[in-house]
Amino acid sequence: MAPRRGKVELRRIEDRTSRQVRFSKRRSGLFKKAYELAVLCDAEVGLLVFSPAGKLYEFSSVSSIEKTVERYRKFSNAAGDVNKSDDNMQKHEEFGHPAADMKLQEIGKRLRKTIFSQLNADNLCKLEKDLSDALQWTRSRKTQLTTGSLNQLQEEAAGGRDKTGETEAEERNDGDDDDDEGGGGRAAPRCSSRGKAPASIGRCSRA
Amino acid sequence: MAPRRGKVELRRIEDRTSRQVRFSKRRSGLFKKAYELAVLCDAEVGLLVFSPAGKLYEFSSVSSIEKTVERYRKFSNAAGDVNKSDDNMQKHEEFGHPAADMKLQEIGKRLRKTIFSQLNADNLCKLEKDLSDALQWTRSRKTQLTTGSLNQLQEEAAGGRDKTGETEAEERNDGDDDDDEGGGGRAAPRCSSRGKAPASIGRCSRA
DNA sequence: TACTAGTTATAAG
DNA sequence: TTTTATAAATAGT
Repeated sequence: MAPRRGKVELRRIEDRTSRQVRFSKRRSGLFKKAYELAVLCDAEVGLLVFSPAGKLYEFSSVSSIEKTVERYRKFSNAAGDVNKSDDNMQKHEEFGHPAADMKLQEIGKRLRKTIFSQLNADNLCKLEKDLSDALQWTRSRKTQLTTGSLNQLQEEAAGGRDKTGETEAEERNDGDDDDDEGGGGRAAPRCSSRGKAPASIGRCSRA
Repeated sequence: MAPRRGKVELRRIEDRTSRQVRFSKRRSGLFKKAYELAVLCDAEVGLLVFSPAGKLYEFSSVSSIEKTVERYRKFSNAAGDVNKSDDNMQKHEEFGHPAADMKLQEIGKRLRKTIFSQLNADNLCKLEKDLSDALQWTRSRKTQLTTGSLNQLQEEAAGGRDKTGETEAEERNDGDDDDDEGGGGRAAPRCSSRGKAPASIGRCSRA
């Protein structure tokens, strides 16, 4: 047996079969955790999961997930969309957008990791690319905000797709089981967002 | 220390303090799991959590959780809501309700407008600067590495190392960082830049 | 926040 | 599906 030879690498599993299996297992685990959180802590939890093949899986601690969604909307509206409501959250690198926030956190962690552990070519290259991507995204948004071209942002948000690398060799799929490719588009997070028109976005002290 | 004297009892934690603490921890864990599922299995995940106090925590692997909700509704309508929620998961009678009322109600722009919140000028500027700095640093190091001044780099790294015996002989660490999560369920997958690890530092696929 | 030590979650078989 | 060794999550300090 050679279970878990190392830490789980947080990146898309290339092997189709393996990805399917892991999806099933992790989905089960996730749902269980959601359930436990709801019961143990008396919380309201709503969870929606679409497999790569497009199958839907849902969990709700209340009558219907729609209920939670409604509450979410009311909450968002009421709180003036600043429903962060996170007391413990560090507002430092807070960006207000899931994808963007994540990017930042990841970058920060990776940077630290790179500094303190290994400075190899691979790490540096990846880091550079991510930074470059993030920078580009940031500047793009800044420009768009300044221009006030919110429409474009909304369009992007609606159908932002990525250029698929030439490497992705999709295999034929019989589609009989759980998940698989072929479903919707991938979840390559294209940071997109629309926001309140900022007061002004001049130039920042650039490095 | 008497950690976990027994198995976790699946029932509401009576002690407020304890419940609150566990909520924070488990919420973090749940969000992390959700994130991992999205990245590893290329799934679309939307998660909403309301603490007993009524605070909202959300996670979305895509631009907005609203997107997932919409997809959920369309899916339900189309497929006749015959989507099983939890297969492998043990059925908990009182929880895990499949969708019931699917009425493509007005999910119009008004609702979607409040999703993205703090995308303001200040945040963008700060972000841009941080990214720019990081990029500059990264490229600088890359150049030095290429030049062959490895010794210096390693000395630097060693000097700034943290005393937290992390001793993690990570062999091929890409972007597998995690943890953190101060409490704001905010995370999103990053663009999976699959591709063979660049052997040389020469060129990274730049954005 | 960080640590410790039983408990869980899981990647491979 | 069940087993197993190892990685993770996490309850209580």
